[in-house]
Amino acid sequence: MDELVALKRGAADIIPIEEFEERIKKGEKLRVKLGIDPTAPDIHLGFSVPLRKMRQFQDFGHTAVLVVGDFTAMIGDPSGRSKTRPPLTEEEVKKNMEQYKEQILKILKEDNLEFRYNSEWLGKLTSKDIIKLAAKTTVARILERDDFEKRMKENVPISLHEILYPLFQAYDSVAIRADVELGGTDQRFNHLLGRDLQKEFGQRPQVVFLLPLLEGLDGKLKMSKSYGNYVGINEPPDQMFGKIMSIPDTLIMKYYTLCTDLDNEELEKIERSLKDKDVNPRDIKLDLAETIVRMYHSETAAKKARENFIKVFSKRELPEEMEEVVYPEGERVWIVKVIRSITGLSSSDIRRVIKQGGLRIDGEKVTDTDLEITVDREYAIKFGKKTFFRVRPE
RNA sequence: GGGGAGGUUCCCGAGCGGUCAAAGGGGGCAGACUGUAAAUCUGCUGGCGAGGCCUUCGGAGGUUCGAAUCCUCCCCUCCCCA
Repeated sequence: MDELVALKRGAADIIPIEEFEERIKKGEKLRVKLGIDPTAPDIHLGFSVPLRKMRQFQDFGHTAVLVVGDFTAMIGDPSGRSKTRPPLTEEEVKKNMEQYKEQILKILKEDNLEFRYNSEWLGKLTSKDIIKLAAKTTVARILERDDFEKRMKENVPISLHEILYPLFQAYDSVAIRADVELGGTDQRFNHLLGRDLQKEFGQRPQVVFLLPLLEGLDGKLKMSKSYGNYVGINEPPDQMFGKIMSIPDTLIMKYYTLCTDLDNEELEKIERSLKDKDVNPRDIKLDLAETIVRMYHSETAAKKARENFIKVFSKRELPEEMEEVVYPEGERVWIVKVIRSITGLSSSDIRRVIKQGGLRIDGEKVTDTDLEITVDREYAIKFGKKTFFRVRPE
């Protein structure tokens, strides 16, 4: 019973719920599938949601089966934006997966964990097999998918091979004999197709377990690498902390619920204080950021990140640790060049920011783009909102 | 195979011989205000040690003093017909 409550927590939808409850109650040990994308070896908080759910399954003795979509990556999820991707080489996939595994083990545990590559079975399909596979569904059914429907309406091209994507993904479920498939709510269609296909292949159809999508830093779009609105679990503490602080207030509860281990009681407490007019939501967000940084780094790193944040952004002081650029003593250097060496921005960009008052040297605003400094002492530079560094003589 | 509409800077989208590095919006960045929130206001948004030079408007040629704009060929997309 406990198990069922724990597993169901945070789910957006479980289809069909009765089937899931029944299997858990019976004490079945399930094979739980989660697809992972080999093109983006960065795990972010968004993806941590299904991963963390997976961890729960593991803890109850179920088997985590991670399906690396190395074969389907050739197609690219037809979710609109993504264009056909060039196939990754074996080495690239391998390399990405090594980075991936290291991060995944921050969330999952190694026992009851299977890593499978879908090229293993998809790569072996013959034209005949594919035809047979394709015969098991209909064009109308595939085109039901929102993104296809949308693209049809907007006259955006859909390549024939993209239509195969859901089919292949569904076939993964057959190949690994999945009992449950985890994913975001946007995967509903694909996963349901997995069910159908399993039936066709005489297997017991999987339970489709959907989790809410986590919005990214912009507060609108789902967190994803391609939108650039993500917090990677491998990011340095300060950066992670700062990014979490920039989420809109409306997402605080969602982040707490989906990204931390707090129990219901604690969550309620937070929710109450969020409604309290005397509490500054910023402080709750500071706690949130600290909690998350602690999970992926350490207690001390989290505390320090919090202190740093307050120091730099609330009190507008300089951070304790800053990157350093060293020049030979007495050298005159053009300020734009110095900034370019650490930001990598174009000099046009740098000039722009300087002209608009984004440069401070030792706390003084500088708007002269031709400024040269003589490196006979140390300078503390603030460029834009987030770039801090020191220039010092050798 | 036939007919029609298109491919413009990060995205959407104007421009249709010089005044175009290219309107407008989105996004992004910076500044003000703040809680690096939201909202709002302002500015910037190809590159270059820069009021000058260089490279952009699907690709390759051509016409012209001058082309994103005209011509030719090619590539790609969408729609309708077959």
